[in-house]
Amino acid sequence: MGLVEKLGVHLEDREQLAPVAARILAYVILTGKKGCTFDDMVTILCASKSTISTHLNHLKDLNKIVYFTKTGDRKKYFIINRDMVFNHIDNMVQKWKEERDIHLELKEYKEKINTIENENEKFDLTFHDDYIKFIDGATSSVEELRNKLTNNKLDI
Amino acid sequence: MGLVEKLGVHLEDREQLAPVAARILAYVILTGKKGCTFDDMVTILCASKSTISTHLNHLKDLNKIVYFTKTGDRKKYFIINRDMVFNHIDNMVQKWKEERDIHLELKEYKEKINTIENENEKFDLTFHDDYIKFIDGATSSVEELRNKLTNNKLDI
DNA sequence: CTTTTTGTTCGGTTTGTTCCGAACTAATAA
DNA sequence: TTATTAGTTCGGAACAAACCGAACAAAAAG
Repeated sequence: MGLVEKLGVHLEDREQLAPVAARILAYVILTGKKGCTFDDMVTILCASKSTISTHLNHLKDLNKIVYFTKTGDRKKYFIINRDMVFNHIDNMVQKWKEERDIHLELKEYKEKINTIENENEKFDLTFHDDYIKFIDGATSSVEELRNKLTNNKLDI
Repeated sequence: MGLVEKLGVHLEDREQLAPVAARILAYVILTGKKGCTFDDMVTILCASKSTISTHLNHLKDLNKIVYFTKTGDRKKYFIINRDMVFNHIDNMVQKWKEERDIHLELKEYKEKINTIENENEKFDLTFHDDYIKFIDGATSSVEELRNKLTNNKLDI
């Protein structure tokens, strides 16, 4: 399935995952509610059991996936964690917050340098203010999405 | 300078650079208009000439830095490229655009599957619509920043 | 009790990244 | 001409990441 590969490449970059880990996630997403099993992945993704095992546990640790079981069936059926989108949004907001802090710290440092530097070597600081304004805007915009999704009690 | 290391770690993650490359960029940013030279970096960042040379050229290829020269002085004085911020914003917008396309493609695929799947295994599609709305919102918000920066003909 | 199913764990190979030192070049200075 | 400055290029060492196979474990089935 070409879409698994395409989504895999995207997730590999966006979620910083190893190639096979990203493919697992993509396959789980595209399989949906019926869930997919360990053996499905070994077969379809053409990877060894150890590789699948490791990455599956890793994705479970990262709260990207969860599984359900069926009575009289030892297999685990993996589906994506509904919270994954929220976690993704929260990570995004968290990163922006860190970037905001860096900009504040840089601005503070540059202000200090500016007091001892001669006129034409001074730093310009409006950039940081604008960037912080952008981050605040983007953050509120993404939190609006978050609320909308909470109300829709979404499925993926 | 602790701030070089801190900003370096941040840039290493945000710009996907090798440790020394990120430190070079951080140092160049924090030095500002007066620029910094090849030897400055070798000394201050405690790295070999070859490492500095390689990463410096890489950063130049990525349009992150530029240099100016002084008459009667063979050294190059590196400063960050004013366009770096715009490139960063454009990359951000570009990534969102790609993510938007992926969501459209996923939605299309899921719609096709839904026509042949039984009721309780169907995919929910409202999530993709909401996500696309968010991307459109975030994109316009970041483009507003871009315009504001263009008008301020910023310095870093 | 033996076999099969459903995985996990460990050691090792392959592959890729990051950095360094040594040798080189090209321009200026002495 | 020779020496110095300012950098580049190449080969390889050291480390890290990604994956595999073989051996193992634990539970259910025969």
